Formats: sequence, C-alpha cells, structure tokens
Amino acid sequence: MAGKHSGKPPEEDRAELVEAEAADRFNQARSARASALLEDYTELIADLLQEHGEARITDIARCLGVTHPTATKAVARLKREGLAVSRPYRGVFLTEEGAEMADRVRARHRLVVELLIAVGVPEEAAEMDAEGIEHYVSETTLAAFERYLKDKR
Amino acid sequence: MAGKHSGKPPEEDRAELVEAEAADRFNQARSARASALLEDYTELIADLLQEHGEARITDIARCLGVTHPTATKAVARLKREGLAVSRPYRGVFLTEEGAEMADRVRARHRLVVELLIAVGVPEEAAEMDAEGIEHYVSETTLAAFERYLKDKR
DNA sequence: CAACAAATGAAGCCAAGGCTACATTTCTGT
DNA sequence: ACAGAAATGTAGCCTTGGCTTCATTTGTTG
Repeated sequence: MAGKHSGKPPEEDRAELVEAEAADRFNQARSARASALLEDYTELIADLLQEHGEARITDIARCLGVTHPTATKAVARLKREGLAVSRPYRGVFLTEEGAEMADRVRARHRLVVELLIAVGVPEEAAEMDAEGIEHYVSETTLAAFERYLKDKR
Repeated sequence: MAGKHSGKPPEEDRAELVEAEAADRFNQARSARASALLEDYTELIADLLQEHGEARITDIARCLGVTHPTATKAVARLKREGLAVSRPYRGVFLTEEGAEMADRVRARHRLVVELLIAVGVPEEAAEMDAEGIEHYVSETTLAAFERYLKDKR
C-alpha cells in the first residue's frame, strides 16, 4: 500500500515519497510566486484609493518601481482576472473580488511584519523582507502567527 | 535637505520618500525572486550529490516537479553563472562557488524551518512554506532568527 | 552483440513581466 | 483657447521558466 510494486525494497518507496513531497513543495512555491504580482498590485491599488481616492497608472508604476507600460500590462492582467476595472485615461478601481484580495493581503502583510518584529527582527528589515515573505505564508502558518502574537501580548 | 524643492509642502516630500522606499522594497523582492531558482537548484544538486554521489538531470527534474528540458535549461543557466559544471550525458556537479551557495542556502532553509516551528507552525506547514519564504530572508533577519532560537533553547 | 528502454539533448512554442520608443489624450497655465 | 507638459496607451523586443516533440546517446538485458 505504501509503494507501487510490493517487490521493491521499502527504502526505494520511501525515497520516491520524499521526492514526490519535495516536488509538491516546489510546485506550491511556484504557484505562490505566480500570484505574488497580482497580490502586490491589488494591495497597492487599495492603498492608493484609500489615501488619494484614486489609483493612477503613473502612481502605481512609481510605487512599484517599474515603468508605466509594465504597470499597464499588469493592470490589464488584473482586469482579465476580474480583480480590477478601468477605462482609458482614467484611474484603476478594484472589483469586489479585488478589494477582498487586497484586504486579505494587507492583513497578512501586517501579521508577517508583526511576527518578524516580535521575534527580534529590526523594523526596517522586517518591512523589507515581509514584502517577499508574505506571499508564501499559508493559512495554517498565518494562524500560528496569530496565536503566537496573541499569547505573547 | 529632505526634498527636492524647498518650496513644496513637507507632506509631499514625505510622500515621495515613502513611495521611493516602497519601490525599493519591491525591487529587492524582485531581485530575490530572480535568484530563487538558482538557489533551489544548487541546494537540490548538493543534496543529490551527497545522497547518491551523482545528480542526474532526470532526478533533478523529478524532485523539482518539472520536465527534464526545464531542468536542462536551468542547469545551463547554472553553468553560465559559474555555479555548476557538466558534460553531455553525464551528471551535474557544483563548482566551489556553487557548493558555497548550496551550503548557505541549506543553512538558511533549516533556520527558517526551525523558527517557524519555534513560533508554533506545524512541521508540515513549516516545511511547505519555508520553500518559498527562505529566498526572501535577509542576513539581518536571519541573524535575528538565530538569536531568537538560541535564547529560546 | 543487438535491440529495446531509459536518459539526455535540441528545437521551438507560450505566457509573464521587464524594458524602450513612439503615439495619443488629458490637463494646466498664461 | 491654445500650447506645452504630463499622463496614458500601443507596439515591439528581451529574458525566464514552463511546456511538448523529436533526435540522439547510453545502458541493459536476453
């Protein structure tokens, strides 16, 4: 039941399992990487909308440190995925789905920063690293972070 | 000294700074993302070399959950970057530089997993998430993790 | 040792996410 | 109101990292 061929030595079965699990982890990470961009954009757009009432392509591009055509392309993808809407020469807005994603992402981001700080990471580094880390934190891990922070307070 | 034009209101200067810092963080994350693949490959190749004495393209591909041409391409990149060497139809080996990277990456990976477990993340989730997280943990943060774990023991 | 299986290589396709260069539209100030 | 500046759009190029498909080499085994 553990392996494909009962004739094979158990060590091989175990090795195959380990490899399959590894492949799984990498695939997971790859898929997280794929959504990272969308998450960054929705989060930023939500911030801009809240702070300035609008999210212009130029502002988005400047905040993300990319050129404006790059931002335009990304926003096109957001629209394709049903996360944002926009009309030519007007700002970008989030759909309900996009806003929900932004909320989730912002909450997660805050939690990651808080946890890093709680374990002794300097605030500046925490902010820096969280930008990359946040996209790979699962719900399970997030829940653990929350418990840890609550207990610590 | 804080902004470009002394005539501008200070709030704008501050906003520009915040935006520039944000762009910085994103650029940092982007560059980390770029090295993530190389790190994964060198780490895995080191593991395979240690466990089986050789690292075949097929094994690399299977462990990473990709097809063999994908692995071949990645190895080509490793070679271009001076991290690995290989001859046609023979296995892949690491250069000194590649081996050093593998060591660093493995140590970092272990530390990240340990820290996640230490704050209460279930082991399985810790392994899963660490695969993505590790690439975005800076030296500063890593040092903080190390201190935290030492103090806790 | 010949034939088949398995591993590797090579070519070429695709989408994503960068970029530059140039066209168009909108906004602003006189 | 109109000219110039700023913002946005569009086109096209590059690299990465996936993939499939097919050719070639290696290894195994009867």
